[in-house]
Amino acid sequence: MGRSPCCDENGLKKGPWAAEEDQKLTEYIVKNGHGSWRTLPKLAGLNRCGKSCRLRWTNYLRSDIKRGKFTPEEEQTILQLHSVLGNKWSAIAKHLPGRTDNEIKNFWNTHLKKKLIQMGFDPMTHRPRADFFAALPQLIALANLRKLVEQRPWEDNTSSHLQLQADAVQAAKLDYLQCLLQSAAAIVSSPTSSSIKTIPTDLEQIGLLSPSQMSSSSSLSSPRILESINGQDFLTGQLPDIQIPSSSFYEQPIINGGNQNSDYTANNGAGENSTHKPLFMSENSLPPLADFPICNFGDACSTSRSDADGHSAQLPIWSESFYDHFMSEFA
DNA sequence: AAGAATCCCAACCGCAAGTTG
DNA sequence: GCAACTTGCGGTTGGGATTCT
Repeated sequence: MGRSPCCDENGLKKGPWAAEEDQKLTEYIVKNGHGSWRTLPKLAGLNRCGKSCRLRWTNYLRSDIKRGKFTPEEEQTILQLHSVLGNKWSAIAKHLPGRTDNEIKNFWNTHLKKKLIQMGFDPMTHRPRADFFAALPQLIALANLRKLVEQRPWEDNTSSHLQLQADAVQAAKLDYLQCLLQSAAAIVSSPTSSSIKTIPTDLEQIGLLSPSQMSSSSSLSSPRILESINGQDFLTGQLPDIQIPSSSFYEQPIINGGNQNSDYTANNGAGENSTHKPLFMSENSLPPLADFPICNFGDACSTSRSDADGHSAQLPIWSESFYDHFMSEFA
């Protein structure tokens, strides 16, 4: 199977397409279809190689191409499919009508990949990166230090220093807890993995859970842990609804992203806004996810979508504001 | 205002699978 | 079965646009 000689021929134009070339190509294909790409340029009167024509047509000129920013729904679909398919851009593109594989690939490389990395997830495996957690004590210390510096403690009295310091530590802990919640999501499909076992230990280490609380099992009852993370109105000493690693993990309530601009209202049990969004798609509502991805961040609100088989799935969300908060705290 | 840095994406490159004679 | 050719795909890059200093 030899390689295509393609654009090596002398005299063929390369680089950006002129409007006139676009017009020629479009007119020809609309009239005749593309037929053989190799012969098309001559027939269409273009001084380009067939490959270049094909790319121009499939990635830009086709009438069914949807341009503009990716919607939150599309973003979620890409994340979810990427966790299953990897860098199979053309396969992913088939699930996003009007989007080309090239466009999706670019979007992944310029946006989604970076987001995952910044959040401490491996963009290829969609799992938490070990180095992120290893660095956690330092990150907490940094967050703490930053708050202290901002408050210029040397001009303040001692008791408020201590209060600020405690607040800063608590804020960092809660950020970390958020991260752990997401981590739990990422590893749910392998509940026996070592990483899931580390979560209680981690919580314990940062003092969010006492050993006795941890030992009270997989059900960490708590009404309002993450209420209003952005503001300072979070409760201390209360715990989120985490039930790990139970078999019902697929249907856990988690941060309610129903209000795009809202604070991070965790499931509060009796609260009036305590809509329980499934943390994960039900087991049979998904394309065959081999490994559950981190597929929810960005400025989306909670949405339903249908997968390729028409199954509807509720997707959990991280709001943009949560993401910003998370990152700024650990920056 | 200007230069530097960064972002973004259209287009190219080259490999490999599929097709044809 | 084999070689030549075609097409599809994923990785990479160049340079214009935008943001930062």
